Amino acid sequence: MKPVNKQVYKYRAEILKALAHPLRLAIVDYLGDGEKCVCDIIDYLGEKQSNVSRHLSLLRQTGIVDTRKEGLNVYYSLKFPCTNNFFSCVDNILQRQHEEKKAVLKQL
Amino acid sequence: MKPVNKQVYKYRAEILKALAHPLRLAIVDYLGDGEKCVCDIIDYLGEKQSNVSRHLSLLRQTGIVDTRKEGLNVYYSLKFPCTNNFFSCVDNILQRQHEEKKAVLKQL
DNA sequence: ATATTATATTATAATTTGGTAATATAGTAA
DNA sequence: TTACTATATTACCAAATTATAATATAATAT
Repeated sequence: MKPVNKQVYKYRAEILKALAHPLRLAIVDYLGDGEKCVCDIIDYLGEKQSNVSRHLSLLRQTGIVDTRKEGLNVYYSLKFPCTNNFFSCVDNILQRQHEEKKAVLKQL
Repeated sequence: MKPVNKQVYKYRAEILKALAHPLRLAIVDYLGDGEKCVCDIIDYLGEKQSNVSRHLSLLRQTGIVDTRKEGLNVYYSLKFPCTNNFFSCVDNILQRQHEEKKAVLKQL
């Protein structure tokens, strides 16, 4: 494997790692609805403020979301361009997983 | 957030976590070329056998790859349906990241 | 100025993940 | 049978990730 490729995989892995957490996926999905302030996101997730804030900052660092400050509030929005395609791909794997499990059970 | 959604995000996160590693991304990319035996993959990656084997088994467990045994060799192949769309989405974010960094530097 | 509110950051402890060496398994060959 | 080869699994330690509590910051209001 070429060193250049190695580097590309490393970069891609960073993006995927940033998405690979239930709360962060929930945030991304929630923001699909449009810009939200942190307080909304905290309410929606029902998680501790510091926890949500840390996940948000990771998403921002990675360039998946954008922020805008207005008074005391900070508004987060998606910069992630292709949520639908992306997740339908993931869900496709999930469906297969499920079908395989069903097939195994059928054999009993 | 509904508990059902929570579960979906957890499942999705598991798939993404399985992909979110440089070596595993390299494997997925390499398999895009067609079925390969473990020995080929080890050579390609230049990593320890046990390490490669562990990454492969994770990919299999998650349903991202499939295996077929032939004599002493085990052949791995992609079950992942939409590599191109998927990664172009990730690369899109990487490009934006890069452009933003460039823009920041320009301001000096 | 002080108080209040929304959000971010830091420190910490628990858990998970990653790499390696050693060992196990399973197929083939002699 | 024994030996050999390809791959998988296990046990171990180091490093990264996570959630929480505590603290800090920054904008507004009094």
